[in-house]
Amino acid sequence: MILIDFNDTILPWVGRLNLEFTYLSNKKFREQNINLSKEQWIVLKYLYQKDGLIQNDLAFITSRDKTSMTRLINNMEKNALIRRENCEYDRRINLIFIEDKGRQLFEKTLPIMQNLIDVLQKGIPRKSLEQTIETLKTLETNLLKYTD
Amino acid sequence: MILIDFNDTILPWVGRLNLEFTYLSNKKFREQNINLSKEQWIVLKYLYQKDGLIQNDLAFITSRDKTSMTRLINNMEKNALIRRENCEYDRRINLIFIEDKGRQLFEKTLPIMQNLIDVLQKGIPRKSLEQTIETLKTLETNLLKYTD
DNA sequence: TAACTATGGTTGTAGATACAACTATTTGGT
DNA sequence: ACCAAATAGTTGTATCTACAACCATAGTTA
Repeated sequence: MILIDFNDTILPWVGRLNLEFTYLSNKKFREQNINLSKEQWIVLKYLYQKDGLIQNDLAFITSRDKTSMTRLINNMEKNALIRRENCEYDRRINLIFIEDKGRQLFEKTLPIMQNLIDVLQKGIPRKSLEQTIETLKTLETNLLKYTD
Repeated sequence: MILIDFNDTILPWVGRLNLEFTYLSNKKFREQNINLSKEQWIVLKYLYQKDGLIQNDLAFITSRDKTSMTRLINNMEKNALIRRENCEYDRRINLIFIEDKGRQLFEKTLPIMQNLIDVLQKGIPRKSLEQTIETLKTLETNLLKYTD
């Protein structure tokens, strides 16, 4: 049985890089006694930019299952970073709002994340970054097209 | 507070792509009544290429915590895909061997994974793929250097 | 209007991940 | 030879993820 070398494909790099970055960001937060996961940070980022998002939309834009988002939001609500609010015109919908504590935490953690990204992308020419992002976009498009 | 556009960095793409690919590969397996996760498949791949790896080395080469590998191997052993074996010359060590069932399952799933990767990388020039992998390698090097 | 369908969300269950704390074994230094 | 440090692995606990099944509400169609 002939094996292709998976290290010549993009897949394993994406998987490992994701694990390693999750690990590192959680560690950086912990070192400053910040109780926040990378995933929670992403939710804060979206809400900080646009408050009152629909729970399901949050799941969609972060490529998560709605049940994952339910649990993620449970944990964040338990920690008073955000709150659920019933939508008036459609009672099925939860609108998600960022709380002061969440806003402050995001402002505190944003520089940490930016620094992490700077460190990560250090020494990589802007041109290479742009090309890489373009390739990743294409990969995602291919993938989503095939998922249907 | 000024927000950099994180979509201009590589991070969010890696995170989403990882989620989406995990989702897709698990789905493809399930559609063929194959009870195997993407993560278990990776372990099978390594053992298929080189049997009898040390458990801790498996954790390292897959960028996982050793406790994660303990649980991953528990699940795979429960399903008779692999087995633990005590090392003779160092009784702390577990050697991990692939079982016939695991070998057969890997041979059955390899074409599925190869096809998935082909579909994913479709339309992307070889040159772009190579450049992207180079960039991802650099990212990982930067990250691991910073993690210490 | 009634029945069917689609949508938003939760719960049960289970795998994956990892930190903290622990046991067992080996290695190394005195 | 002994004791401290390093190494391999497990367990308790917690978060993240998602499928299956479900409830409630809204939209659509007969």
